[in-house]
Amino acid sequence: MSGPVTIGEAARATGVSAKMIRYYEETGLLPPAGRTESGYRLYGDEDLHSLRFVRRARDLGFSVEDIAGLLALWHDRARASSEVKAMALHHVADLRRRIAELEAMARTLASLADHCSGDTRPDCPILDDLAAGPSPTPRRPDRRKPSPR
Amino acid sequence: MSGPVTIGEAARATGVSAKMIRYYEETGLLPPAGRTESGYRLYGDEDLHSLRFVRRARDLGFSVEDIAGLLALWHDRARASSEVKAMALHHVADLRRRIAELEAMARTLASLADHCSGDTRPDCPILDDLAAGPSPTPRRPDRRKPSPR
DNA sequence: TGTGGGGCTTCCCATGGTGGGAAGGTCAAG
DNA sequence: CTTGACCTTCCCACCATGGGAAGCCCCACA
Repeated sequence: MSGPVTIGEAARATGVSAKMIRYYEETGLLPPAGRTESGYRLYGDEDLHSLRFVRRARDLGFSVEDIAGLLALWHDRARASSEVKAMALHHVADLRRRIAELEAMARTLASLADHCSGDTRPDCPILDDLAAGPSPTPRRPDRRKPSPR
Repeated sequence: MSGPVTIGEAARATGVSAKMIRYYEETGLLPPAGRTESGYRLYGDEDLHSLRFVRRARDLGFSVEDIAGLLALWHDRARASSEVKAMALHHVADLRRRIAELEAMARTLASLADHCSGDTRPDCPILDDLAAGPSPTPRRPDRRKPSPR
């Protein structure tokens, strides 16, 4: 039951760096912290709670902007859970989309690497593909000949 | 057939924006383009080829820094394909790591949303979790079809 | 030959989160 | 009172990208 703590202790206690705590305050995600007479920021239990909330939401990949919305809902005791659920599901969809993109890259690249001997010879389908463009899609009408210049 | 083209045409032809073409030149990824007497940049076939190479590598998620390495290997006729393959596989590993992170987020969030009624009541396990922090035991939401409930 | 519009140049600014670091004030222990 | 750990603000950097302003340049058309 210690009283309010300084920013460093708040950082240690919540896993949010002091830099980021100030940043969140500056950008309005969190309300301005209280101050000592000499200007030190002070954080009470509720502030620490908020910081942990933000930390957790960041860990789940929410943008700071989205977290502002989540915080508002968190503080609104009359909120409808459907709103929160909608945000969560929207974010899940977003994550899945990004995952699909990365997976497409990884698949393509792994397949290219699979066809690459990986020895001391210079032949390399990976570079060939990079130079020629995507293989699955028929490459664009190449008006030029692969001129040996 | 057609001689060197201006930056706008190069952009259209390669899918790399004029902005980015200048940026790549500025940062040394690509050599300075030729210029007309009045200062316009000019791009020949080989330059366009390089631009497409960069574009393709970006599409596969390589960082600009990595692409510098790939370009160097591309231009080195004596390169060993093992070097290229190593870079590719390293990048694949990186992609897989990021995918795993995003998947963990999506899984957690989807499971939270699954337990949320999503109606007009304010009760919401999603916010509860955000407020309370990660579940103490990293419980594995079963990956199979959720049992009918 | 003049003019209009579109393309080119450079330069600066912003994004999103995060870290680094300098210059200077504050606090507590010795 | 000194020392060292902490705090403050302010500026800079990252990465890759886009926006936009101010000012040339080039071409086609009248």
